[in-house]
Amino acid sequence: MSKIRVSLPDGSVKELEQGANILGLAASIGAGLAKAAIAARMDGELVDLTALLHDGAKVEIVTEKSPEALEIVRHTTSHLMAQAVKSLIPGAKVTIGPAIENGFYYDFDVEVPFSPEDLEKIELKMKELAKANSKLERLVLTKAEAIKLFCEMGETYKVELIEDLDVATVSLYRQGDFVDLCRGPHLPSTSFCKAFKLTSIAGAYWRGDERRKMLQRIYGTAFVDKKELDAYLSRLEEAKRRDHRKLGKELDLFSFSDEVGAGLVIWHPKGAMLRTILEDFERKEHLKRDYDIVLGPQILKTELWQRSGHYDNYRENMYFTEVDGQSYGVKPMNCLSHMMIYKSQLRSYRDLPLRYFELGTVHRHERAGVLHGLLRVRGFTQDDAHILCTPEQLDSEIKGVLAFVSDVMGIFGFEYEMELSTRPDKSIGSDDDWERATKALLGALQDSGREFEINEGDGAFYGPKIDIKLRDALDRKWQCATIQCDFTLPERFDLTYVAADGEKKRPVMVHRVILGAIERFIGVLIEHYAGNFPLWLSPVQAIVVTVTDNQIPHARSVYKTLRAAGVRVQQDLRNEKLGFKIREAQLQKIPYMLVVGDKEVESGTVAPRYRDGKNLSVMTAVEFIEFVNTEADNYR
RNA sequence: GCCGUUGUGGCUCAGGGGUAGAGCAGCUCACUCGUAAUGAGCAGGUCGUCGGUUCGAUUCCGACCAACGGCUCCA
Repeated sequence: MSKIRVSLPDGSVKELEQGANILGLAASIGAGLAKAAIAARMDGELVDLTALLHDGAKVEIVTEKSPEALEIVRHTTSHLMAQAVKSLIPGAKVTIGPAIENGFYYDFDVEVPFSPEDLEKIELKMKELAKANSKLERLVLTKAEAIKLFCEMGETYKVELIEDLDVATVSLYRQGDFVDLCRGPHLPSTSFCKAFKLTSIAGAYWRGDERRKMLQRIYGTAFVDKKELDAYLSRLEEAKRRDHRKLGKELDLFSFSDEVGAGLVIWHPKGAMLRTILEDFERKEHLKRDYDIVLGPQILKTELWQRSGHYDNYRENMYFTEVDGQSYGVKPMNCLSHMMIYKSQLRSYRDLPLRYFELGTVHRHERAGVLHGLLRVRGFTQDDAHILCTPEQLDSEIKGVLAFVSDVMGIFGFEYEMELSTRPDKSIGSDDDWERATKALLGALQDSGREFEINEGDGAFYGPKIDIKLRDALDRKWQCATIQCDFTLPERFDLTYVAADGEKKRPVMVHRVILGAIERFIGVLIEHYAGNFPLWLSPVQAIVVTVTDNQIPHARSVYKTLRAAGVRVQQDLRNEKLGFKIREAQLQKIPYMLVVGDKEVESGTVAPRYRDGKNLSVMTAVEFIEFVNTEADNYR
């Protein structure tokens, strides 16, 4: 019998009998590896342990410690869940069940939606089935055979999936009496699923299309062992403690009210302070970078929205009002006023680029059901700017914006993800325009040296864009900064500039935000810091606390001195024990508590205590002011 | 908009067909106290809204509103 030779990651070559599989290879290396192996990467592709080896194959054994393990574990666990659901509810139809970022899900078509109690039953069943230790067996059928099989089983969704596949054969996996269409690979048997938990139930449209049937989705998570699962679950708990909606209430930053309306934020003093600090920061940073601050009205005539195309494309998201027989639209975007400013005079190429910046408050009627704390609201303020420049200036303008984003995110210590969205099927503008703009965005991204994703065909109909996303405490992505090229508006509003040759030319427009919506940004910011804002952002930077009533005069004078110097300070002069006041200040996450007792009165000082419990050395009010200013100047 | 869950004093939550309870917060009094909760007393709710069933609804049913977890859509 002939031998085959396969190479391993360390460069060594193993000789095996013809017909050997991965498991055999692992066993030939060592019994320990054979036991730990769950799959393999052969010639770059992930495969099952039962996959046959061929001569010259490059093989890497995947164990529970491998980075690929999690996805395989989760995928197999989703099959295990489907098996459990089918055994409990035979009439359920299975659809798709992939591994996702923090776990997996599986969508089912069931007559009666799942209840939370069902979840417990399903999880119990899964444990039972895992214990049964069924082998996951890979079968390869022709398309026709597979369609016939799933038709017989009544799995119509699977039939639809297979029909859409452009292949000759498909693979199926069988575990016990459960068979599912799947590319694989999978764990060798169900007992490898030893750490999982079903987390939630949700509705989800078949194939993500809201015109199609709503299925029932079960989300779950799985890890290679119990320890990691527990660690993940406790991270989840911790994340809930950072939830901006919870902290917003606890720290008295903002609220919502049924009486006011859904998705409309009411900023309380401390939240409004935080917002004001951010807005001041933004004005300063924009002026530094040669932007001009502009301001437009909240409502503009409906005719203008018709001209811009918003009326046709965005009407259902807009609020309208009528006065004296004239219809007005409440602005959902800030661009129109900026257009009007550009058009207010004849522009020369010498004037460009023009950068109009507005902290523009907009209103959008978001569909009920999508609202989410500060992260998705109906009225919000964008740090919006429109850059009007010559086509030649586009490159450097976009680079400038990306550098701006990087600077600002650096100050807040945010990691972010960037995505480039290119021309969709339905679009306007010339090929030339699209190519130039896409190139400019791409070039700037490459130039930034950061990683980015490309979403082909995901751009706006009016131009390509770069989206920058931040994550909330629960790891959900939220778009904040965005840079969008726009070919429509300069056209529709007939914007021109006089070029060097005296000809009138069309400027290019870039629509961009840095923080995005202040509301959303603050929501993410609260979760990022878990409410422990750095000194420069803290709505309350310090609180003067007395030990007894004896220190009230000194405390008042310290408070006045700090206030006069612009420090955001409060005073707690109540007749309460120091420990009680410290606790309250700490729960409010105030950075510095300035303790004033008899000793401090005598020496004319305060004893600053940081919210982590550490004390600074005793200092005078003036020294503390200097300290605060230095910290704040360095964005600490 | 769609699917599911939830909606009880300022907050967190218990209860349940016969018109409601706890802790915290609030108020009053006492204590004058050194780095995460001093003690006692008092007050506070037409149980999200509107209908229906019932002798009787906060509890059961329906609609609506809102929140929460998702889907779709988006800053």
